[in-house]
Amino acid sequence: MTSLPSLLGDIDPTSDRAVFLQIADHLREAIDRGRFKEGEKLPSEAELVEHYGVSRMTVRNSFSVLTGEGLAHAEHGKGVFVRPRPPVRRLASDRFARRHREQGKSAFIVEADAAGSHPQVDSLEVKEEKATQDISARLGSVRRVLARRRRYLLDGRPVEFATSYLPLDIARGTQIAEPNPGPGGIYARLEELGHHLDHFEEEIRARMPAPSEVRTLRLASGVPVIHLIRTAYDTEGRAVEVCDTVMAADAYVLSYQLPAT
Amino acid sequence: MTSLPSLLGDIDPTSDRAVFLQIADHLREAIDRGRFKEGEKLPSEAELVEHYGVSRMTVRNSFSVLTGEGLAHAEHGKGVFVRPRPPVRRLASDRFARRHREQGKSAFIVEADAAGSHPQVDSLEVKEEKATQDISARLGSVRRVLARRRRYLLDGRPVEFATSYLPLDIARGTQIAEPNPGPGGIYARLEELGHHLDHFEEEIRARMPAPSEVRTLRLASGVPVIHLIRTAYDTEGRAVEVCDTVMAADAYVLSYQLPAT
DNA sequence: CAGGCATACTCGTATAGACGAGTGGGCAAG
DNA sequence: CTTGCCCACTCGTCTATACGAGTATGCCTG
Repeated sequence: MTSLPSLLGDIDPTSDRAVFLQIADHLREAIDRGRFKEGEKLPSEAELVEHYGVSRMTVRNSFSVLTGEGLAHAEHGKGVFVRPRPPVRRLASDRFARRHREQGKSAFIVEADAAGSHPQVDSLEVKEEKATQDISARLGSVRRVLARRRRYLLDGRPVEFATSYLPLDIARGTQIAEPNPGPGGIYARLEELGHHLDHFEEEIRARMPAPSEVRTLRLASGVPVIHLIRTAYDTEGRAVEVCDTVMAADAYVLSYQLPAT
Repeated sequence: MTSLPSLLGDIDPTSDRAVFLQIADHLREAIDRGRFKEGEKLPSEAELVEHYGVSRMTVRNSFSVLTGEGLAHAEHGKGVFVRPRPPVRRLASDRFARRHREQGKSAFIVEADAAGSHPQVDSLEVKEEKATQDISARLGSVRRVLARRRRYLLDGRPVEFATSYLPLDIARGTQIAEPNPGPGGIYARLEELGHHLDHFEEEIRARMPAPSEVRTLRLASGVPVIHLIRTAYDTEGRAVEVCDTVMAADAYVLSYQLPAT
């Protein structure tokens, strides 16, 4: 193995940059230059303590900078590793186009199969509940809604958690209220019920996850979430569904095609 | 002031949840419930040390959890404060529609003025440079490009940093290569030059910022960035511009309108 | 040979103390 | 009254130490 000094350099005691930041800089630069590759183990705390001649807390402070940036992650009992960039799922803006609903399976399953990954959908929950203020506003002042919650996994890793909200007068008693909405998903059912879809509106935010989201998506530290809220409108201009989706940001690229007119 | 005990409760020594996480939980819950409002000062480290009977590093550890989540931020010499949610800028998917180019001022300025904020654009840089591999691939194997860099500020706060790349054979010697591209921006110039725009493609990612981005956008810790890469295509299917934009995620909501067909 | 245990190495949590530096209020000198 | 200094309070950085808990390896025992 290459010696640490040649990989990492030394602390500059004259610099007014904090020691732990200098160490973080060294490590970050080494990672950026490929001296440490994805998934590879970084020097242990003890090794860095000896190399730099600082206390262990200082080294840990440096690591916490890197993990906060999403560059590294610690594994108890093993070491600190360069965080590998997971394969990303591309969400195209035409993923809800009518032609895609013809196929029996859901878009998520079809696409993942095509990409050679193993898709799963779990923690189905379908129930009626009180609409939050936000959902109510988006759906046009409804009081109670049907909520369909599900979590999507790719090769065993949770990547997305989504909840669809539908007005009760549309969904109650239909197949939409069943755990399995049938081929083409709920959008196909909505159209069969006479709610012809006209357009979608998607709102996108990015933020750090709440603790519950960290658990549900098993997020590593330093990984933000993409929060997408999609509202589906029928040809009469009525909002017929709101879908609230939280995605692990390191697993997604969203892609939109827009006319220039 | 309400006493700390009533606001925050106590450590559960039988729990196997780490003490600093329990303290973080207490503070987070108090913030969520509105016991501490936006911009308000949290109890000082010393106060929490006394209240919980733990060491200062443990309290600091708790704070670092909250700042990592983007819920709080520390100000040296003053205290730790609940991070206020800044006003967000809404980017509509039709913001580059032809009709918006008629007006003289740039979209950013017009929109910000309308929202009552004070917009600024700075650090103009326009120069020819070698295309990165990625940019070259997106523009169709060009070697050198014209790069237009600028930073956008709202009420003095940097919120966005953008670079437009254009093939030299299109941009060289035109007003596009000037610092001020004129009314309607470079898209208006491209159309005047005969490159009629057909559609845009936008790719969206979210991630934690690199250190240089933290500096450029003066990002608080716990704030991710939205990385948007837009490619503009003309009616002949040629990519005529790639715009690479990094936005402070807490300042933006992206909004897209999609046909359901 | 197989299973289990000891051990060494890893990171996780917590303590106690020291000094530095930014902030703001009050007091004293001009 | 104004200026300037001091001080108290704040967070920032760093050291040194201790113990706990997860992991991997190799040896020892049965």
